[in-house]
Order: sequence, then structure tokens, then C-alpha cells
Amino acid sequence: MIVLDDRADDRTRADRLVGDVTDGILSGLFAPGDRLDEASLAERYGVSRTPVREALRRLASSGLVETRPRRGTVVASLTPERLAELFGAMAELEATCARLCALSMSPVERRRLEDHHAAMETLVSAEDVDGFVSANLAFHTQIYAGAHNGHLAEIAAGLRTRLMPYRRAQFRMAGRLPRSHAEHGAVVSAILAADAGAAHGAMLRHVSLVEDSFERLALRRPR
Amino acid sequence: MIVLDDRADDRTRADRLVGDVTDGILSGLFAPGDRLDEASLAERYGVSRTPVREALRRLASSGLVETRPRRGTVVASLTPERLAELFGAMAELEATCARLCALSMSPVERRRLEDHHAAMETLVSAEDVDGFVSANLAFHTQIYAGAHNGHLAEIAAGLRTRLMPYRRAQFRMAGRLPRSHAEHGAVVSAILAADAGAAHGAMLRHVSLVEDSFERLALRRPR
DNA sequence: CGGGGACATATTGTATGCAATTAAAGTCTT
DNA sequence: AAGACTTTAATTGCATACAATATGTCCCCG
Repeated sequence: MIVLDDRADDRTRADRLVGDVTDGILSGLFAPGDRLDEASLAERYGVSRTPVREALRRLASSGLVETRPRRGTVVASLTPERLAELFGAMAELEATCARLCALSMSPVERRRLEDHHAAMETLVSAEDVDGFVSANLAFHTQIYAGAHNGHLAEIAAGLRTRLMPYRRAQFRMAGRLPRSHAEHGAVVSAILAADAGAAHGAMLRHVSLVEDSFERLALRRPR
Repeated sequence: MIVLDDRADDRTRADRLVGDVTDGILSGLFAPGDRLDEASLAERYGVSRTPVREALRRLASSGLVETRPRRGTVVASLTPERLAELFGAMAELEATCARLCALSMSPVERRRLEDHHAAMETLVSAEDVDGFVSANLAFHTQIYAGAHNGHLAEIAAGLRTRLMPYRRAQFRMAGRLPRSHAEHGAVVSAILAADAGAAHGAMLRHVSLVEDSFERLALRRPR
């Protein structure tokens, strides 16, 4: 039997739609406030309304879109206040993870974190923004994992993806790379020294500074 | 003209099912590990499979049930490790909120918190467990609100609800009421003194102790 | 007597049709 | 001409039918 492109994996259509629509939102194809009409999405992706509905419901529970009964779904548009809350929550969560890392990371984990941070130095000198962005994600993921609390890690990672679209241009700001790297250094040192308070503070400062740079960006290009 | 309770019932069937099935799980009607078959649920609640599916998906995203593609849905059974993670995450979140309270509660909020705590003294002396449980929820809710971060508050409140069934019997343990009240006292003092570190520590200890008492309970009555 | 495989059954995933509700356009009255 | 009511179009909510897949059973073979 000839199997067309449809049978690549056992993921359901709704699963794939969640990914596709998420990408659409993150890429700007669907802008905040845009109406996500079930029939149009179904046609666009070549499926029926049923899996589209399921995907939209899941996106709603993750906060990427907002659905009101019988009134349809729109891409979530975050008010500046709400956005600040999300950034603040993420900063606190990451700081908490860093604190737990300082307390409970295994020697191997500490070593890997140190190595990873050292390796990022190269990316900074080369001004390899894309490489840094990707390594940065890995760095923070290591922090989540080092907290040894899967649920905290889930929450933090979820928040990070959700805030991704609002952070894209950040690392392209002049001098942001070396600064981020230096801040990472403070976090790593504190964790290696098992200084919980310092790790918390350093991470809180780091993520909050990223937030600041976002806000300056947002002010320059409102809406 | 006559627009009294327009909010009467715009809830969808799926909305109601989420509530019903949640109650069923929390009340023990559906035990962890039980299979939640779409057709049976549809018949039981007198609806079609469509809203049942939607409700199950939402419950899955809240963590109350687990769904695997083409393999159906079962009531989530938390392993002891997973449960410990959830309690740990809640402890950290509440501690973070307490820390933020110490830093940023308004004078009015501090006053209200102090008053509320003082009023709980009466419930302790009277050994009014139900009253204390309810006042306890209000106490922690004030802490969430005092952090001035709606998203953190949402996460913390969600976790608290999810863990509710595992905490029910706790306050009935001998001597738990006065002890909890004393721990609250430490938190309140630290917040009133604007001592962020102490507030964090006191809340972390408080919630972790509650967790301990749960674990002793769970060990005594396994499954 | 045990194991592997084909078949049967049950359950989920998807599509489609209909009903209910909302938002909007148009009409009528004052 | 402005506002309110009626009507109309569009979209969501729900039900049902069909398709695809996992699970359980039975038989055959070793």
C-alpha cells in the first residue's frame, strides 16, 4: 500500500494542529486579537472542525488563545500589566529553581552547568545570536532540571514558551549578549558555591533585566 | 429591557461536565486508575460523546486525568514521588508569595492580614476544625493576593485545589490547629516586619510541615 | 500444553449535519 | 434622523455516523 505523508507518526490531527497554530501565533501569522474561526482553520489545514476545536481548546488552556462560550476564539492579547505579571512570575519561578539548584544539584549537574556556561563564551565572542539563543534555552532548561521538581520545571518551561514571542528581538539589542552571559556567570558561581540566597538573587536580577529590555523595546514600538 | 441575570447559564455542557467529573474524582466516585470511557460518561450524564471528550481534554490539561492517544483516559494516579513534587512546588510558590508580601503589601493589606490571623485564634481555642479550614484558605488566599501578581496567584490557587483531596484529614490530627496557627504567626510577623527572607522561610516551613503530616497519614493508610 | 497469529470487539479519532445563539444588517416608528 | 425592534447571516455547540486503531479471544500449530 502506498502511504501518503499523513502517516508519519501516531500523533493525532489535533496534536499536529496544536503545533501548527502555535507556530502560526509565534511567527506572527496570527496576531494577538485575530479571530480564529474554526471553519477557516479547518479549511486551511485540510481537516474537519472537530480536531480544530480540540486544538483551540488546548491552546486556550495553555493561555495562548482565549475562548468565550459561543463567541469564538481569538489570539490572546496581553495587556502590558498582564505581560508584566507573566514576566514577574517567570522571574520568581526561575529564581526559585536557581535557589533549589544551589541546594540540591548533584556534582555532575554542577559540572555540566559550569561547562555549558563556559562553552557559551565562544558564542558571545563570535556574536552568534542564534547560537546564543539556543544555548540560552538549554542553560535555563538545565536550571529547571536541577531544581529536581518536575512540576516546577513544567510551569517554568510553559511560561517561557508562552513569553517567547515577546522576547524574540531582545538578544539583538546592542551589548545584550555579553551582559546576559555575565549575569549567567553570577548565577553559576552562586550555584557552584551552594549559596542559595545569591543564586536566587542573581537569577531574579537576570530575568528581570531581560524583562526591562523588553519593556524598552515595547515602548519604542507600541502595540 | 429586562436583562436581569444574563449570566444565568451560558455555561456549555462541557463546562458542566468538567465540574461534575471533577467532583466525581474528588469524592472518590472515580478512583485513581479508573478508566473514564467516553461512551459511559456520555450515557451517565445524558449527553453525547462530543462534550465529554472536551471535558476530558480539559481535565487532562489540569492534570486530574491522563489521556493517551487512542488508548483512552484514566483518572490520574499520582505516585508518591509526583505527589511530593506537587507539594514541594506549592511550598515554593507560597513561600515566594509570602516573600513578595513582605516586600510589597500595602499597609491596608498588612493590617487585614494581621486582623484575620488574630481572629483565627478564636477558632483554635474552640477547636472548630471546619471553621479553621475555611479561614485557613482565606489566609492563604490573602497571601496570594498580597504578592500582587495575578499569574502566580492563579498557579498557587490551582495547585492548592488539585492537592485538596490529599489534605482533607490533616487538620484533624491532634494538635495540628494550634501548631498551624503558630506557624501562621511567624509568617505574619515576618511580613509585617517587611523581612522578606524570614517570610519566605516561615512559609516554606509551614507548608512543608503540612506536607510531612500528610505523608505520615498516607503511610498509615496506604491506598 | 504453551505460544503466535488471525479475527472479532470495543473504544477512540474524525467528519458532517443540525440546532442554538450571537452579531449584524435592515426596517419601522416616533 | 435617531433609536429600537425584527430579521438575517454567520458561527459555535452538540449529536450522530463512520473510520481507524488498540485490545481481547480463539484457534491453529508446534
